[in-house]
Amino acid sequence: MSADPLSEVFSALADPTRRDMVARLAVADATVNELAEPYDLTVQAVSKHLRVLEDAGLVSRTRDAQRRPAHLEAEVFDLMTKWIERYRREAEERYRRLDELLAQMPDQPVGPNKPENKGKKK
Amino acid sequence: MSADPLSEVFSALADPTRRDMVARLAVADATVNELAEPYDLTVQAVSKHLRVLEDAGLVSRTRDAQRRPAHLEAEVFDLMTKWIERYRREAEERYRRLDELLAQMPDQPVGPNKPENKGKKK
DNA sequence: GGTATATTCAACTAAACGGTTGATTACGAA
DNA sequence: TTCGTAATCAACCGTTTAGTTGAATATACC
Repeated sequence: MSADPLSEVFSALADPTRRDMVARLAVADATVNELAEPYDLTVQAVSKHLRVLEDAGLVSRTRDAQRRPAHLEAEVFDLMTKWIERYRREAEERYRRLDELLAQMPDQPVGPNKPENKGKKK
Repeated sequence: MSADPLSEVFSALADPTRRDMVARLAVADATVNELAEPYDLTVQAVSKHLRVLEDAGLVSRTRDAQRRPAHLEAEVFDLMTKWIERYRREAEERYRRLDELLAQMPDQPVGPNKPENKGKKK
């Protein structure tokens, strides 16, 4: 329990059922029973899934009599987006620079692989 | 094995070591041994991690003699970003609409919780 | 050929995960 | 107070996962 926030969010969303629950909560708040209805799962299982989403900060719960409606929290998504975008950008940056570099040396044979056969071997 | 693409990417990034590897690969391609160096892990373990990233489509491998340098693939990140942004936007949309709704009815007591004590209880 | 290096494969283990069933708690209504 | 409903807790189970060690494969160098 209690891993770093990013790990928790990513692994919470690694499960397709939980992603579906998030998708549905994006439309409207829902109780455990409501959430469980479409799945071939016990409410206990869904309750557990909800707990995982809650621990990851993706969902908050309120109380309405016996019911404990779940509500999607949008803020946590930013954590992920920031992380993802950062490294995606860096990787693309690097790719772009490589492209430029290759454009600057148009004589080098860039063919399939290992174009330099400086003697030896076979 | 072979879960849906989104699950694979999310669960690949749910591990802090793997996220760190991605972060480093965003800077420069690296071999298994290079990647393993800073961690308190065997190369075999790192090789496995790399395999997970590769299966998720986050990393591609080339060959350079005995070495098999890993290269970060930026495209797959978009899958995640799209998914995340979609539901984040919906959730925020909904939040905004709720705000507007509350603004339209300024007489309702919105206090802490359950402000309506219509008789009974206690 | 033989040796060194880089990587992977195979088998194993401990812990975490996703699910179950059964009991328990919390609350509202009669 | 008793009953019904919503949700959680607790114990258990099979599978996956992250790690290990040890053997195997691939490639370059001499």
